[in-house]
Amino acid sequence: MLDVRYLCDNIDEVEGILKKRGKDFDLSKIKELAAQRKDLTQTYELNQQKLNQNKHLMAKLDKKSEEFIQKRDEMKEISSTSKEAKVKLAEVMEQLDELVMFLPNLPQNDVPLGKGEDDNIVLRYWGEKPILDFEPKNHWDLDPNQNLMDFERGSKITGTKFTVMKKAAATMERALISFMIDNHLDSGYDEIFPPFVVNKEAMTGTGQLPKFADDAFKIDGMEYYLVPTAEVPVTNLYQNEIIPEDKLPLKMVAYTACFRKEAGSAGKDTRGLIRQHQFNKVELVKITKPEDSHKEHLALLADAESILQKLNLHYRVVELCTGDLGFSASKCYDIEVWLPGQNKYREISSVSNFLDFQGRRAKIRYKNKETKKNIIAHTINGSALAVGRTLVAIFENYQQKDGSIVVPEALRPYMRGMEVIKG
RNA sequence: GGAGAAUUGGCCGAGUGGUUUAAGGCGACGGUUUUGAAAACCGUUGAUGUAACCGCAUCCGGGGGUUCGAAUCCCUCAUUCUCCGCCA
Repeated sequence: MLDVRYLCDNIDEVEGILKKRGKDFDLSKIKELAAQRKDLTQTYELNQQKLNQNKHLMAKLDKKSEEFIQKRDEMKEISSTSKEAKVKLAEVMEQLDELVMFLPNLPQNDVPLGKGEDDNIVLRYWGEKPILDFEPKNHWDLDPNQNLMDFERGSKITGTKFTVMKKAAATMERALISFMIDNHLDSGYDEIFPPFVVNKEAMTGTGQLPKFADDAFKIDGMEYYLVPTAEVPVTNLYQNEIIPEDKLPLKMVAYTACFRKEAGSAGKDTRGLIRQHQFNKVELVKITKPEDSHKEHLALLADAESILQKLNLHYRVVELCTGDLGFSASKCYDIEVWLPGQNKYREISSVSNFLDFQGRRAKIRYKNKETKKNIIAHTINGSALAVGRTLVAIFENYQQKDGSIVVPEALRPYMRGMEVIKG
């Protein structure tokens, strides 16, 4: 969330920056509530001070004395004034929180202005499109009998957009997870295997709640949610903690299945593996000092790219414009892999710097060694990579004329030496 | 799932309604001493908010209540441990 004090002191500036996201935000109510908060806090604290002072006086008095009884009646009144202020203050804070919680992060200054996807900027390309001397197929057409990706049986046992992976595809899904994690361990990340179910506080800490409740699978009758990304459990490991400065940056890699309702994307990508309610993802998360977050953001992007490079898959890096930026992000790069079967680039990773937006929500801080002050840490994360989409990319890029699929060399040790997949 | 016990600052730990406005210890940091180190001695050492500063307020697992006053009494939830049951 945004810093309420900064917001109130710079209300016009903040309003202007938020406008870049393509929507208008009215902050006047927030300003009003913040003023009320200040008044009520003052009333409350002044009365508490009186109570505290008299508490010690009263302790020494004879409990039956006239003076004591008089003092007690006096204190009764002050106490009730104080309590009243406390109750009102809690109400104001709740309203204020609710409003601020729904405000997205401020885009960084150098994020390109734009309304949506079409205004994103392509920064660079890596590799080249594969040369195929035949008409490339979509990944689902490479497996017409659903021997590898069984969409129909997935629907039968669960529902639409749940898929059963079989045989070499199941092996590849598992191989990719290990391959990715191993590579990131070599780059100095610590491996985490978190729960796939998280509570409301964790979901709020990283920004999925309260605004995006409709996108999450909630467990019936409990305040528990299926993780939409490993970002949620992993970032929130340090929720409400003060991390010693010399432990930063924290670099973590985690695999989880990810569960998303995909509300609002009905009708998009109705075929194939691109958009599922459950998918696998290897996620990188960093917790850094503010002065390091930009550098670490770029390094994380490079770590994500390295996986595609090792698999020799052609991709491009795109910087998201202000209108396409996610709710919690201040700056974001997408990696888009080339899919010959669909003849387009598709997002396979999203690498964001949140600055202190999640850190403030989740109360992730570190102690500055010199000043001894607690400072809100910056958080960064990115997919490295979305596993299902990587499999799709391999299928479509490594397909042969006869419909078989060559296993990328780097992946073979993880697939018991398998070189070719035949559907 | 059942029964019992516990939760206090970085760690250990005292504290059963008002000099606790959280003792004491360990650790850490600074100083004295020393050729250097250790030891000893002295001092400092949690968080949040607010304020230019002195300070003030809040925090004893979370939330709520009783009271003029709560770490302390009551309710509730969470977590941990022990025993029983069930189970991969």
